[in-house]
Amino acid sequence: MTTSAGEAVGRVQRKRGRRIQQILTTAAELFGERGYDGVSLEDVAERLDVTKGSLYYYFSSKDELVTAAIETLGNDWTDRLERLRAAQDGPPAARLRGLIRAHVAIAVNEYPAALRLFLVPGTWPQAQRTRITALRRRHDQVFRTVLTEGVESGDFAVVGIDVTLQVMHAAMSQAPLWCAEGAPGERDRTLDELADALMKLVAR
Amino acid sequence: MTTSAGEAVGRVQRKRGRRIQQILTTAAELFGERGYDGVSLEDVAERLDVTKGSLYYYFSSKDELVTAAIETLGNDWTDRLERLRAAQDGPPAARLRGLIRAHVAIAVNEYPAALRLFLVPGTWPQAQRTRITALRRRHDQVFRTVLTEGVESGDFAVVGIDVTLQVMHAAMSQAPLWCAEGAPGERDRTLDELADALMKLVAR
Amino acid sequence: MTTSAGEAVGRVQRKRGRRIQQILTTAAELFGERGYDGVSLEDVAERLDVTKGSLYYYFSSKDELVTAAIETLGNDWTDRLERLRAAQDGPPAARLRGLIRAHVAIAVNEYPAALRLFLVPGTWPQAQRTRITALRRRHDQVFRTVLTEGVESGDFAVVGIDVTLQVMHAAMSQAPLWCAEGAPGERDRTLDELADALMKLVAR
Amino acid sequence: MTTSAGEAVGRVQRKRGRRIQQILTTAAELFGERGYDGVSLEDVAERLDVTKGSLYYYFSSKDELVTAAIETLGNDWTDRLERLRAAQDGPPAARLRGLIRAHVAIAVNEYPAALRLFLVPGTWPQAQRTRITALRRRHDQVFRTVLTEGVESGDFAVVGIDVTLQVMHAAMSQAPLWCAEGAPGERDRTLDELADALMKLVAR
DNA sequence: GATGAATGAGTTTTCATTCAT
DNA sequence: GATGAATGAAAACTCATTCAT
Repeated sequence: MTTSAGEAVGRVQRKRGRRIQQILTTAAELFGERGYDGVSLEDVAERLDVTKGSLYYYFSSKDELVTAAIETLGNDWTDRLERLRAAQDGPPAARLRGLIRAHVAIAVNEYPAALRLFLVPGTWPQAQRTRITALRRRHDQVFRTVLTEGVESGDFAVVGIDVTLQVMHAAMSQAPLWCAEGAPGERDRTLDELADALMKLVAR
Repeated sequence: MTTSAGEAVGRVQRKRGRRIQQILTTAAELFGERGYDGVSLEDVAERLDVTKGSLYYYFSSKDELVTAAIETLGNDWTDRLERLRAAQDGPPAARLRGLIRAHVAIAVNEYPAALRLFLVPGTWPQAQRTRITALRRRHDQVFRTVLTEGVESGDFAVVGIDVTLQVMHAAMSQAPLWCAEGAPGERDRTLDELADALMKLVAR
Repeated sequence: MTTSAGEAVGRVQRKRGRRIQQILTTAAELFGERGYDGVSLEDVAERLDVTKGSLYYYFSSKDELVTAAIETLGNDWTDRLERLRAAQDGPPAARLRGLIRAHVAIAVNEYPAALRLFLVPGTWPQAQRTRITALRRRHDQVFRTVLTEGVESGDFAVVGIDVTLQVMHAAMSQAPLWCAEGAPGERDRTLDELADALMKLVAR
Repeated sequence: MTTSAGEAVGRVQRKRGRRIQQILTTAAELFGERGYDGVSLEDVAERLDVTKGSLYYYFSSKDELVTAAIETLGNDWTDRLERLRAAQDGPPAARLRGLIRAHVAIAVNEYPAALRLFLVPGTWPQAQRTRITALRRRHDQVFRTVLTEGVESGDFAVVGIDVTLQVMHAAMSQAPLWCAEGAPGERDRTLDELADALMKLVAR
C-alpha cells in the first residue's frame, strides 16, 4: 500500500462529498422549480439517474434532503455576494448597484427557481423554516452593510433601513418571474432598469 | 302557495350562491395559508364542517375549486381598489400613496395568505396560471392608470413604468411576511413606512 | 320520510360499527397468526376483499388497527369467561377447572393465533403494550377471583397466588402450539389432561 | 518464517471462528429482544460496528444468520443443563428442582430475550422452524430424563409426562417477562417460588 | 343536496441483497 | 476481509375522485 489508510479515508470522504453535492444541486434545481410538494423523490432520483433508494443512503428523509439543498444553494449564493462586496471599492452608490445587479443576474440566469426557496418560507415544513430564516438573515447582511455605510456617509437617504432592504429583497426575488422571457440582450436591459429603479430607494 | 315556481328557483339559486361563496372564502384562506399541495379537500371540507363529497357537488375538481377561489378573492380585492381610485381626487402622489396604503392594509390585515396566490404562480397547475395572470393584469391596471397619469403630468419621474409596477407589486405582496408581527399601532407605522419607501420610486 | 333523522344516523352508525367489527375480526386472525410485522395491510385488505385505502378510512394507521383488533379480541374473550364464572356454582375446584377448560378450548379452537397477541407483548409497538397489559390484567382477574376464594376457603393450597396465575396463564396461552394437531376427540383428551395438570398447582 | 502454512491457516480459521461467535452472540441478543422482523441487518451491523456488507461475508442471508444465532444460543443453553444434570445426584425431586431453578436463572439473568426464540416459533421463517424444533426437543430431553426417572421410581406422580413438560416449558420460558423487575434479592425469591410451584406438578 | 364508503394511483420510506473496489 | 454504494421490491400512508343511497 503506497497510500496510508488516512489518505484512503480522505479520498472516500471527498468522493462522498462530491456525490452529495451532485444530489443537492439537482434537488435544489427541482425543488426551486416546482416547490416541495411538486417534486417527488422519484423525480429527483430520475434526474440523477439513480433509484429512490439511493437517495436514502445519503439523506434520511425528503425533509432532510430539501433542507440540505436549500442550505447549499443559499450559502453558495451569499458567498458569491460576500466575495463581490469584499472586492469592491468606490462610492457606496456604485457598490450597492453592483450588488443588486449581481444578485438579480444570479437569480435570473442561474437560479431562476430559487425564488420559491426564500420568498415563501410558509410552504416549507417547520423544520426548514428556521434554517431558511437564518440563511435569509445572512444574505440580508451583505446588503445591509453597504446600505448602512451609505446612509452614514450621507450618500444615501432612506425611509428606513429595514423597510428598504425588504423592498429590495422582494423585488430581486421576484425578478426571475418577469425577466425570464426575452432575448439575453433585452434581458440585460431589463435587469439594468430594475437596478436603477431600486437605486431610487436610496436617492437623496 | 304564495310563491311562484320562479321565485322558488330564485331562492334556491341564491342559497346555492351563498353556499358557494362560503366555500370559496374558506378555500381561499386555506390555500393562501398553505398552498395548493399543502391543502387537501379533506381540510377544506373539515373547516366547512361538511364532507369531501359535498364539495364535488359544487365543484367538479380540486383545480376548479382553487381557480374559483383565487378568482373570487382577486376580483374582490381589485374591485375595492378600483372603487377607491374612482372616489379619489387630489394630486397623483396623494392618490398613488392612498392606493398603495390601501393595498398593503388589505394584504396584511385581511388576506395575509394571499401572497402565495399571486406571487408564486409557478406553484399552481397550468390551468390556473392563465386566470391568475389575467387577474394580476387587471390588478396592475389600477396602479398603472394612476402611475401613468402622474408621469404624464410630470408629477412622477420613473425609471420605467413596467419595472416600477413590478417592484411595487413585489414589495406589497411580500408585506404580510414581515409586517404581520407587532401591535396594531406598530404595524400601521410599518405600513406607512412601506408606502413612503415605495413613493421614492416615483420621486422626481 | 317515515324514519327520523336520528334513526337514520343510528342505522348508519350501526352499519359502520358492523363493518369495523368485520375488519377487526379479520385483522385479529391475521395478526394472531403471523404477528405484527408478518402481516401487511395489503394482506388484511385482501382477506376482506377491499383495498388498502379503505382500511385507512376506518383506522388512521396500522398501529391503530392492531390496537383495536387486540382490544376487541381480548375483551370478547374475557367477557365470555366472566359470564361463565358468574353462571357457575359448586365447589371452587370444579369452578376453577371449568374456567381453565373453557379458556384453553377457546384458545385452541377459536383463537389459535391469539397466543402472540398476549404472550409476547415485546413484539408490539410501545403504544400497544399498555393496552395489552391492561387487557391481560382484566383477564387475570377472572381466574384470580376464583383462586383466591378457594385459597381462603381452604380448598386450595398454593405456593403463591401470583406465581400460580402466571404458570396457568403461560401454559394456557401456549396450548394452541402443541394441541392443535390430532383429531378433535384426541384434542379434547389433551385439553382435559392440561386442565388436570394445572389443577395440581392448587392441590392440597 | 517459524510458523508453517498450516499453522497460519489454523490461526486464520480460529480468528474467523471468533468473529463468527461475536456476530452470533450479538445477533442472538438483538433478535431475542425484538424478533425477526424487528431487527434489520443494519441494526446488527451497527451494534458490531461493522457494515452490513461485512455480514454477508460470513452469512449468505439474514435467515442463515438468524438460524445460526438461534442454534448457538440453544446449544449453549442445553449444554449447560446437560452438564448440570450429569453432575447431579440425590433424589429425583432435588435434581428436577435444581434443573428448573437453573433453567429459569439462565433465562431471566442471561437470555431474558430468548423467550421469543423458542416460545413462538411461528414467527420464524419456515427454514428456521425445523432447527428450532430440533433444539427444543434436545432441550426437552434433559427434563424428560429426570422426570421419567422420578415417575418410574415412584417419587413423582404426574398427569402425563408430555403435558407436564409442556407446562414446565411454557412457565419457564415466560418467566423473564414477569420476573425481570425487582431487586436481585427479590428476583431470586420469585424464581424460587416459581420452581416450587412447578414442583407441585409432580407431587404425589 | 349531502354523505359515507370505497378506490387506485402515487408518495415516502425500509431493507435484504449485490457488487466493484 | 471489509466497505461504500446502489438496487428493487415491498410496505405504510395520502388523497383526489367516484358513486350508491
